Amino acid sequence: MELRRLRTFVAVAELGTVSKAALRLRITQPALSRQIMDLQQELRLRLFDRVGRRLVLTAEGEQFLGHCRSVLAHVDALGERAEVLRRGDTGVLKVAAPPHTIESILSMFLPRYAELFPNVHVKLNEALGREQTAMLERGEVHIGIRHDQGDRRFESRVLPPDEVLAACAPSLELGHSAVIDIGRLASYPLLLLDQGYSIRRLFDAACRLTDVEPNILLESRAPHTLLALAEAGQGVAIIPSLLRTDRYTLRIVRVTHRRKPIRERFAIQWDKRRPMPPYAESFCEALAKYMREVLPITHPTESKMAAARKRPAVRKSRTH
Amino acid sequence: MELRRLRTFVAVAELGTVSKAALRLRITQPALSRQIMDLQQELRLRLFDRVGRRLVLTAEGEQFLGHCRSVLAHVDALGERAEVLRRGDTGVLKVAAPPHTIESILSMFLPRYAELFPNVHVKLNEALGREQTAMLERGEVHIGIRHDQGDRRFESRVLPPDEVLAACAPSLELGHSAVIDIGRLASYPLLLLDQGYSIRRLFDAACRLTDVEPNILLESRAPHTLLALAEAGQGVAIIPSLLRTDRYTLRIVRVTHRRKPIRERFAIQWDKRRPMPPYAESFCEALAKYMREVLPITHPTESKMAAARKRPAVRKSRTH
DNA sequence: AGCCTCTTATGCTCATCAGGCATACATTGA
DNA sequence: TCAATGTATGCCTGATGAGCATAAGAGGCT
Repeated sequence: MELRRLRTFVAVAELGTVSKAALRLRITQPALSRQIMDLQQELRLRLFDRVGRRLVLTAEGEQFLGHCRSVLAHVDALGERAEVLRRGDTGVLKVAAPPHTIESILSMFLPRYAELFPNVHVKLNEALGREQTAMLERGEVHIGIRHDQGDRRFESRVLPPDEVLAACAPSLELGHSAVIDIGRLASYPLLLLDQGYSIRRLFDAACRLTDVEPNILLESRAPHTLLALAEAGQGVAIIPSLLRTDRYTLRIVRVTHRRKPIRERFAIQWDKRRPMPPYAESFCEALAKYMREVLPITHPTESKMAAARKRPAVRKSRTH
Repeated sequence: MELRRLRTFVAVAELGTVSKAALRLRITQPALSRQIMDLQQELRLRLFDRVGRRLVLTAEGEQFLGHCRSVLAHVDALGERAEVLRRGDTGVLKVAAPPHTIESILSMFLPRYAELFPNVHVKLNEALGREQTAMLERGEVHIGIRHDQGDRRFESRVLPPDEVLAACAPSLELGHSAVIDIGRLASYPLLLLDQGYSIRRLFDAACRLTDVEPNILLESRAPHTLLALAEAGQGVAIIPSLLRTDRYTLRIVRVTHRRKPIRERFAIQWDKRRPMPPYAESFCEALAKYMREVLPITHPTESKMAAARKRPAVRKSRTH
């Protein structure tokens, strides 16, 4: 079933004679005659009756003409689709991100982005660490929002860094400073995220460096479990600053190692071998801008009120 | 935009490598490689990224894949359509018929036919005489229901004959027989159909043969006008026996010439040069059968009651 | 009827192009 | 580093489709 033949058929049916169709299609009449014959043979269906010196459609031909027109319209539309895809402002963008990032950042960011780029359809995948790496490598997602661990397989776009915070009930005695050194945490029962979270691995690494043996009360995949327990005074939750804590009443302190905050680079990454779709560029741009505006989501408590005055919408909103 | 390329693209996208697609499509890998390259060049769009030894779809490629699948499905459906058309029990049948035939015959026949052949879609065209001939020749209709005038351009399928009747108010003095000779009609004011109706031309011819000069009160295209006037006692309507008169109170007599009814062959005709679609055969068959059952629609009055007892459904129905 | 015009059908030739083959090149895993 | 797997490319060939020339069919006009 060749499109050329179908187009020829349509032209002949419309113009009533092979000769006129030949003029329109800019090829010779014998070529067209043969195409029509071939098509009829292929379909095993008479499409035309010879009436005097004209060809008129048989009943079947008339039906078939309709179908042909529709198919050709679809094919032509294909060209236009390619045109649209080439422009690069339309498409599906598959994004992998850790659950808490989706909650704290993307839930607010996506509606804003959708307004700017209504033709980009973002598809989210919850994925962390190695699992996310695998998805990027298998090509299941276009970009991943993740801690940048210097993996050479990935191209990066830097985002504002994440850092390690400790959260506990206000009643808990944890010193009065906005910071706590990692060594001093050893004495508290700790509420940790599981090893899938790179903030956890970062914390573990810092513990090893300081030669601290942490007292682990709970290891969980669910950050909210930690927050709820911490609020209930059950221990100190070690969390990333990207986690939203505004629904809980907690005292937040920055965890330091040798007086410096424990930070990790945060980035959008993608497989080096797979260039991002063009519209992904705008996504990166917009997300970086947004994060610079709103980060850190969670501040050490002392600066909390000041920050709240600056960014009330993000800190107090309960709409998402 | 060649279908072969699209199919190749879909196969490669599905199987992940050109080599596997080559196995499935039974052509060599270099040929496929080239097809993919050509397609990308034609669309000016990267469809795949090389990732190690595999090809993975770009975001655009993924979008395009969806469109391709849909187009190919449509194309394949085209083959199935041809298959259905080849079977010959499905299609559109365009029929031309005189208005009164549509009213008296087809209005009852079509629902019945539609039950037998639900996949044949009948399209009616009201057309008479020369106009109908022109439609048949131009190929605008497949078959015409008409008086058979021996035209060599048409193939015929004979239907029960039509005949000339006279209709008048029961009060009018028109003799007591079920027949009236054409000569005796000259003295009455006549209500005639116009020259477009072949029954009118038949009547005129009979008049000339008998050397009768008819007294024409009205010449109309609308049979019902004649019937209404006749019922009101304004004259004698000359009508074909195919006309329904059951909504009027009329005395009906057969018009004769030399004691013989004035009849005309009635037939389904079609352009010799255009073979009928296969399903038209069944239409002819069914229509002929139906007409043998119900004709004549209008009988001379004397036999009316007897006939009514035989075919009450057709004669008394007012549902159409 | 005969001629002219318009149109389609067919035989032949030629050019184009797609596919096959051989092979180079790239990636991956042992 | 080698074997295995896969892709790209150069070259060749054969199938196919288009053009040309022409025959043949149909309609219209004188």
